[in-house]
Amino acid sequence: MDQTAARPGRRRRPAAPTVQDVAVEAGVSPMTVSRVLSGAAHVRPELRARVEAAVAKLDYHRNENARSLRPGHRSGLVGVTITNIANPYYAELQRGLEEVAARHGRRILVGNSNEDPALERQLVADFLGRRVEGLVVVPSGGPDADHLQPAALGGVPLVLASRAVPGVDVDTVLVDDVRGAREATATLLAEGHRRVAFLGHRLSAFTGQRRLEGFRLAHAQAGVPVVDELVRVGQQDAASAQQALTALLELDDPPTAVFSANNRNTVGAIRAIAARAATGGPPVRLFGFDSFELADLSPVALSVVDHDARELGARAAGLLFERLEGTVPRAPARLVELPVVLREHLRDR
Amino acid sequence: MDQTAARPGRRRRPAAPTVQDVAVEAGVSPMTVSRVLSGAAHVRPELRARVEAAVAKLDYHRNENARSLRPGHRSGLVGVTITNIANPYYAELQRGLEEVAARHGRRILVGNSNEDPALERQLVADFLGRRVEGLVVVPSGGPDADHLQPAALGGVPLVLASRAVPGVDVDTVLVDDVRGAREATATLLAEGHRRVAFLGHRLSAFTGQRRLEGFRLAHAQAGVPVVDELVRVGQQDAASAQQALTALLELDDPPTAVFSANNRNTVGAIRAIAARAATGGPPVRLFGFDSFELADLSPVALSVVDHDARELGARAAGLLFERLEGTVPRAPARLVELPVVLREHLRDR
DNA sequence: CTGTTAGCGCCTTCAG
DNA sequence: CTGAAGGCGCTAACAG
Repeated sequence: MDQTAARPGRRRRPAAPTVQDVAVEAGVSPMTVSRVLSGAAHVRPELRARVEAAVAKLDYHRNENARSLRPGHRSGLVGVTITNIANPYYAELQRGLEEVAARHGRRILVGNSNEDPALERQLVADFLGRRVEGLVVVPSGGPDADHLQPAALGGVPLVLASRAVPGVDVDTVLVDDVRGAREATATLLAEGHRRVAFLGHRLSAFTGQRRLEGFRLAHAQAGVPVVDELVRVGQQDAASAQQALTALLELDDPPTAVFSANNRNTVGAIRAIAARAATGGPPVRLFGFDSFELADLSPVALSVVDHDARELGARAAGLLFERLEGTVPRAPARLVELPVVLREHLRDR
Repeated sequence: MDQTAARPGRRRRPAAPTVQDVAVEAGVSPMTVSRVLSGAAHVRPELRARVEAAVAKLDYHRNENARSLRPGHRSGLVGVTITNIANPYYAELQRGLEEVAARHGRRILVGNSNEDPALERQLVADFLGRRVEGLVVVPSGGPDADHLQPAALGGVPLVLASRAVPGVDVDTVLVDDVRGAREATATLLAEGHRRVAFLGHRLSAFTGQRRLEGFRLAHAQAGVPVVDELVRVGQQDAASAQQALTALLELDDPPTAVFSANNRNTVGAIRAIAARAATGGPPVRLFGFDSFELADLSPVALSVVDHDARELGARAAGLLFERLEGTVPRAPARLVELPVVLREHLRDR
């Protein structure tokens, strides 16, 4: 009915109502309000109704920050740092994470580390300041990782997702990179290819190393030597990958097949191969790690090592909540490696 | 050096250190600690050093929740609800938003509304409880939107992103849907097409309506009647879009061109057209709203109405911070419509 | 330059 | 069944 009842002490923003305000409005004590809000037992129905009416009228929302101050209370927050949310892969990961967190009644605080360890450190510090109950980090992989050490986290559990960090002994969820790369490469070798190129991102990236390892392993097991001049790492985006492969295809003795270690490199490879095919070059066989939408419509024959980013996020959250809910009190750090699936997109044109 | 100095009252988690703890460790009063932490002026260098050492030793992090309790202080949080973060479009949007928020020293709390108005309402309520300073919402578009009304938000500014909500008069950032759809359709009509199909999502989606409006407008301006039997709405995913277009292409008098109103429908359309082409059908011209990676490698000739999701997120955040920082104190609600770019991927095969 | 007091919003503990 | 007191961690305002 009435307009703004001028509460003293307000500046610009009307200042959110407090239990006090609700109590006055309902003509009860703050405690009664609190009890009603906590789904209280033992409150006279009439009072309860009055309180609920007051809450609705004032658009009251319990101050969670104040609440989390009380001993024993939790913030309901999980801190998440991602290296680049614009990468659809990590977007899926976040979704898996958020879903599980929501199911456990938690909210996620998200920050982009942008592959920058300093930023990551800052994000983690900020999250700790906000008293997150746990952390999920896609590590940016700098050399200096003491901000991820359990000691620095004051007992707040951490789960690493997608990449491990050497020397940081915490729960970690990975894709089975080595196996995926090995099987993909083995497939190419079994098809008879003897000059197989490798396209990957910089080796400081954990997954880059593991996938190259799988590549080498497959060669060793097949008794085929790795052609070192065909191994190109350091392409962080599709454009440089395209450039790198284009150069390789112009060699006197070019590769007949390519294993690309990630999404970005696969996209660049497709472009390079499509361009080469347009000029009448011989076909080049491509096998890429990571899938992507429309992979099945690729203009060049393609197989992929597919895996489920959403599942990865969900599992990371799962490990975290096992810690938080005491299901796994102080078990040693666990390592989960998610399976991969080899998929063909050969287009029988 | 020493192990855990057993502080009384701890349960399981060691309980994060407080200013008190730091003060004791440094042999000063809590106030001095507080001053040092606030980049204090007027603290004797020696004390400052002692405090800093204690902070490092204890891995102390200021409790932001307690801090935000003090009058005048802000939470440093912005609440964000997105309808589906796994959609790369919204992932980009989040990135733009997060970037700008970080630049303003704010963190984002992200929730997935999953296109569910009830979930959205719950998220907003939770965010308000955490005393976010502002909200950015990609509205899920249910009928009942009073939880987005300024009155319900208690003065917390809200910016709508990507979609508007009828009756909710707040800052809004949109893509120029009508113009994009109109120009795309006009292009098709100018090329001589007279039977142009429309594929879109359900019309309760705000953008769906606007894009259909543009489609109709172009027809009206060209003096070409819309062929109602070729207008198909309600496809929420690529599979149903493919199915819908396949059916249209089997008509006695099939469309010669298709305008698809979004990403998902375009992907489905590509599949349907590619399949049709494989059976020797006549070529079908395709124009889609939204771009996507590898659009240029589409196996069927394609043009797209491109626009920048990241920019959209950044602009939404920009509007929000203008409110928060008082640059635009209480200006009336503003509407920003971001431009689109028409792009051809015709592949001169 | 440093310390003491008090209170932000909430809820556990204890009285009534 | 309801209310009063006290304290969670922090920092303005006011001594000293």
